[in-house]
Amino acid sequence: MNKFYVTTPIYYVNSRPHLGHLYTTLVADTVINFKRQRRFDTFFLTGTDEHGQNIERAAEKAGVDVKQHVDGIVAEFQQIFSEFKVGFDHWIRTTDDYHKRGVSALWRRVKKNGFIYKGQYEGWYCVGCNGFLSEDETIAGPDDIPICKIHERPLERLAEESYFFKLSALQQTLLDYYESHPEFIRPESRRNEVMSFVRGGLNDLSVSRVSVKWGIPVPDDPAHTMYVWFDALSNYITAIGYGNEDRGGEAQFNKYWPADLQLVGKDILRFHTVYWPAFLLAAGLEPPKTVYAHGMWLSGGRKMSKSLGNVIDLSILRRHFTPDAIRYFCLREMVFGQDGDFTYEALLDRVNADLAGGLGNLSSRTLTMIQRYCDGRIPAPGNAGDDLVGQADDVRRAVAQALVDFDREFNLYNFSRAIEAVWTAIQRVDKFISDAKPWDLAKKPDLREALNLVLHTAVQALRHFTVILAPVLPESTQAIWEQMGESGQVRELPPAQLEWGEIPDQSIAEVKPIFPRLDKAKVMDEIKQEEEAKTAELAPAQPVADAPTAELPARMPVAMVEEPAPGIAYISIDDFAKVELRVGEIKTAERVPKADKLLCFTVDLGEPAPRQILAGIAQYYEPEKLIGRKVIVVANLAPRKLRGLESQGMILAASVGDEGRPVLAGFLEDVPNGVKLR
RNA sequence: GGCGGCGUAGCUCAGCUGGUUAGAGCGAGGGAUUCAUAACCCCUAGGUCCGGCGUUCGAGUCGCCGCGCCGCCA
Repeated sequence: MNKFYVTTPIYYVNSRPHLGHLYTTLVADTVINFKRQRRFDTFFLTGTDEHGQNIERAAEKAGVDVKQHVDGIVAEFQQIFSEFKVGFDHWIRTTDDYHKRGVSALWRRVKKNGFIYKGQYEGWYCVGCNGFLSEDETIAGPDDIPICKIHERPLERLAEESYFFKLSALQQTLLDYYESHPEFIRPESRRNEVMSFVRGGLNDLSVSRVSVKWGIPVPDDPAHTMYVWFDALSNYITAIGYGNEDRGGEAQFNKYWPADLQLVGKDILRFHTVYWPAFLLAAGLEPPKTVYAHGMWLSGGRKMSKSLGNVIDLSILRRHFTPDAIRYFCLREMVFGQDGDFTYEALLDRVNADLAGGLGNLSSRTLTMIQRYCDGRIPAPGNAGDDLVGQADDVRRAVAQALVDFDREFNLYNFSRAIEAVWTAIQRVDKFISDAKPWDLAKKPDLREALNLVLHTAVQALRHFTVILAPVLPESTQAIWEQMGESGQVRELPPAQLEWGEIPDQSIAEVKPIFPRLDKAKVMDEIKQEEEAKTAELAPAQPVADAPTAELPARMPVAMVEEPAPGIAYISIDDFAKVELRVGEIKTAERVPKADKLLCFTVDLGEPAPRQILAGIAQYYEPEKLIGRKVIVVANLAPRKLRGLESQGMILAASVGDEGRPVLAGFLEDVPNGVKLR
């Protein structure tokens, strides 16, 4: 029996589940449905990556035990995925004991093979973080000394003892592997990128830290903790028994490895196509067959970011759309491998045009006619005239073609094309029905045979579509299946076993719309309101949080949607000139009742009357100590009501760390009130 | 700065190794119909195929240059 092993990245528990996580997981689940339906022995792995300094710190901040902290987030992920009917076979956590044993075994083997050695790691060290920082955790500072994004202080050049992985020795091995395995990295464009990266030369990789504690200790040298990627990537083999018996041991491992498909976001492609195969080859193991880098969902053509307010909210999504609709959209709208645009409008259009108007309507009209003209019993094909028989044959061929095309494209992971192929056939059936006009045939008893042929053909086609689409629309195809009077699970019926022969003389069940048409304007209105309500909740933090928040980049960015990376979106000097910044002096300051973050100030901007300005800094500043302080105010910001109080400007503050701790901006010299900044 | 990709109808995109009047879906407009979820079916896009030069009997389709966008790397 053929096997198929698919993995998603394990999700880093430093963020709540979002669309990106959901997307990858839905794709994996759909692929697994497809393979399972075709009788592959499947295994679907997903899970969470729970080690690293970020996690340790977040737990500390929350004042809870680290394991307890991550347990909460893991539960949230599992909850979301279960709402979307994701049927993974195993959920791995890097904190699981068997995983630790497996990773240790892998480490030992790599070391035994001579690919790990001890050396000195030299890097930029942040005292505040108590650790070395990678380049994306720093910003450029004066004299080429980088600055920690979190603590905003210059880093120190330090060295510590570290284990190294001999990546440099594997450069040619990797290139040869890419060359001889064109399917290893997909899509093609990513393969080229990786190859050119590797051709550029590889350095040995530091794979342990003495400064990090929350992780897996290095075998025989517990002062060291394994590099997070060594730990995390190994999950794909420990979960199926590598180096441990809990997960089935060697037998299970030999059965499923190498993985057939490892889905990753393009942001973590290099880890999966350079480091990962290198670790495996060093251990004498085979790399996965395919690592597929998918794109990111944009929103309105731009990256989703909290500061742009264009993040697709999973709770809003769930409230208005079924899991099937969302899954369908994810696979149909995005060309797999490219970025896609996720908007509520587009989703509504897809639901209405494709699902309601296409598959749903076909099902509805076909079954209703059988109900009405045939007493609810599916008719055997009648002996009709040549012309009609010819057309019915055309339909049969179109449906057969759809199945062939769907399978071919799906096997290439061209999900949108695969789905399109089915809709081409759906249109063909719709046209067949419209041309044959069964409602006219039903009026003439002598055309009974023709009527039967038309309805039989239509329902045959519908039956095929239902089976073909079962992986993509698991719940709704089952509903159609049952309306057709079928029993059992449609997702378990291999399409190859479908025969266009006679359908057993069976009665259909009650006909109900499968995909109710959505009122676009109404739903959009509701969504807008919900989004506004959501932003209002966050409003108290707005006055200080509007400055571009440098979201703490995950040390292990196993995340699919790009978080609000600051990016460089240049503005012109004219754009800047629109912002009127002035020096102000805080005259009064008090807490706002019932708002634990908000302070209400009156600020003298050198104007006839002081302004009332609110800022969400109450958790970090004592109001009375701020009186008399000079601050920088955005003077021409549109007034805005917060907790019933009008804020006539915004006080600038730095937003530090991932919790956005505000630090007021000010001057070292004395400056008169009202002076403009430029 | 280096390497790679892209720029085709209002929108999203097909157009393989160059060859008849450049295509699809969505949206919009018109028509037909009533089995169906105002659904379905039919008709309608006169688009400098980013611009320029070139190769060729013939170029979205190849080459060079320019402009614009994007990705990877530095």
